Amino acid sequence: MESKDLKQVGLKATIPRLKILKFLEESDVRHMSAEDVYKALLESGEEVGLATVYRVLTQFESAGLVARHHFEGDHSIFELNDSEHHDHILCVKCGRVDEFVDEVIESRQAAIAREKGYSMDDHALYIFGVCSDCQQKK
Amino acid sequence: MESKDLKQVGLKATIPRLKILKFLEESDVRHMSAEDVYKALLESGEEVGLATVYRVLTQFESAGLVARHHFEGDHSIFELNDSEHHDHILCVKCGRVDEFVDEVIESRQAAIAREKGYSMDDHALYIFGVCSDCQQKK
DNA sequence: ACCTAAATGCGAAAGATTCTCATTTCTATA
DNA sequence: TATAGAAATGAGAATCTTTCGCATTTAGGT
Ligand SMILES: [Mn+2]
Ligand SMILES: [Mn+2]
Ligand SMILES: [Zn+2]
Ligand SMILES: [Zn+2]
Repeated sequence: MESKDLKQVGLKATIPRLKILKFLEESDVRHMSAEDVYKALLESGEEVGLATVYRVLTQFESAGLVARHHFEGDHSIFELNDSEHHDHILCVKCGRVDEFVDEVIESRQAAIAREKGYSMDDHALYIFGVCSDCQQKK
Repeated sequence: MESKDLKQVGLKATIPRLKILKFLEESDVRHMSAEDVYKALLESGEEVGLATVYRVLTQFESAGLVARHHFEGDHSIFELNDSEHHDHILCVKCGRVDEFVDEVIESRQAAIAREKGYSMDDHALYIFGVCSDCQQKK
């Protein structure tokens, strides 16, 4: 909810960065590819180079402003880091994405890392299925 | 452990397919990219086109002979489907991969899908961390 | 206002995967 | 066992996403 300032995270407040951040904050779609961001900006008349979109999103990720996901394996999906950590459940028919947090899973993951002798950095959990809407349509 | 026959899964028993399957069965490395498989076959004197490796691995996946993973987001990793379902914990330093099964997590995932109104097809869970070996080295 | 490092935009390049299509190989059937 | 036809292969072109190189522009401290 609290929009962090670019300078706070050590990034110069350039026009492209401000446009991209503003777009992420105001978009009602939470999960977007770099291409999605690029096209959306173009359509709203904001000109930002595609390479810059990629660069800036990566910088935002490093700065903790956005999270990167690999929902399908091919391209990266970004989302503004404005809420708690959460995992995702995705509809394989329509692409819908829902978010969830499960403390049981979180703690089991930590336990597994411990059991295996790993220090845990991060994790990715994706559940794939068919959402209720798509189940009815078929 | 039981090596299924190609014809059993509806695939013609061609030389390239037999070579790839045999390689997967005999390799001591369990998780490999298409490129890995291609190069390993080349080195052992078996000539199989790269495009064929990609095609065959995808066919094997459809047939249930192999599983495909997206460990890092970019390229696909394949493994022979000879054991129970399991998830993975990966070392971000050395690339080591360990496998685990956790019934608690499995059932929580099913519960979450139910709660969200999804019919669950599949899931992917990757834990990233630093393995015990790499922790000591640093 | 000026200077310099940092950032941008463009197109080229990269890496992974798929596609095209001429040629080869299975396999069912005669 | 010979043969026809469908299916599969191999080689390279094409595609897709992402990164790179570099000339030009910009932010921000002096
Ligand atoms: Mn999310
Ligand atoms: Mn495995
Ligand atoms: Zn759906
Ligand atoms: Zn390690």
